[in-house]
Amino acid sequence: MEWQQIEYFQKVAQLQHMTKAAEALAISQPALSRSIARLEEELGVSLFERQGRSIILNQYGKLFLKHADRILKEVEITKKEIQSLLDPEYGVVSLGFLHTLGVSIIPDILSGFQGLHPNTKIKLYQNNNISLLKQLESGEIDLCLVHHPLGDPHIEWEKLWDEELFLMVPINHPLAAKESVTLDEIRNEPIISMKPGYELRKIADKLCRKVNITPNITFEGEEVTTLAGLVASGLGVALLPDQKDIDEEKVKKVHVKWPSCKRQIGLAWYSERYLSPAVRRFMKFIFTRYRS
DNA sequence: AAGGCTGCCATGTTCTTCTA
DNA sequence: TAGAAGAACATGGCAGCCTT
Repeated sequence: MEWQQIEYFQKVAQLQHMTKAAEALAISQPALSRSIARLEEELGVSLFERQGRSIILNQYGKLFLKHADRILKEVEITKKEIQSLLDPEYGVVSLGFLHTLGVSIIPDILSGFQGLHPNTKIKLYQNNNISLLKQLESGEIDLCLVHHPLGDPHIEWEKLWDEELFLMVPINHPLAAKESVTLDEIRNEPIISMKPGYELRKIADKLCRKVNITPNITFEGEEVTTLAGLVASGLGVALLPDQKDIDEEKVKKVHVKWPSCKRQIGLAWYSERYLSPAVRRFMKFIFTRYRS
């Protein structure tokens, strides 16, 4: 069954006149007659009652018309939806970002972009680095703000800014009185860290190796907020990015003057996937505004 | 005379086979 | 293996026939 046959049938059914329908469709009457005959042959039933010159829709034709109308309408709606997705002004951007960015940079990005393009819809997905990269690979999200996605040749990544990592200590801890510390000062401290595999854990381990200390990890977690909560309870110290929901009455963030404790945040996208005009415009906005 | 159907033909597309 | 050639099939137009 051809798409065209359904359109032809709909026109004949609407006009119930083969010649007029052929004129409306800009084809010859015999061509239309044959097309309808082929459709009827495929369905195994006549769709029209032929009474002399007149062709009248029968019960099968009425049923088929009901579905044909729906099919054609659905296709029209789909075409419009696709067009709206392709239109940068009305498109959708699915953006993933790390938990730690949720209260800092994301509101700024949203207000900045939506101020310029109010009709572009932005869907937000908050997750950890590994999960975000999986979502990017599956096509669930178009872009994500993450650390460097090491090892995946299909993922493009461009650095935007450095995010400082602070030594988070309980408010009554001796180091809390200091404005800055060196990392080797936590040599004998119980350390609260992300679970192995997380990017923050890899960075923390690397920094510890750099200052020749073996971290005494007492607790492991998956969320920065959770780790900060454990610090607040006096269970240890942690190397974490700043986050607005950290309780400053119980946790003091201390600048690490040596070694430089930073992690790189960048924009990632899947290189082999089609990026809609709205997504490309969002990328341009991000790079223009946030690339350091 | 008007309108639908059928035979024949032209054209375009797809699939298969052959050849370099 | 890629490109060319031919076969098969689908579609649509013209002319003519049949029915009303």
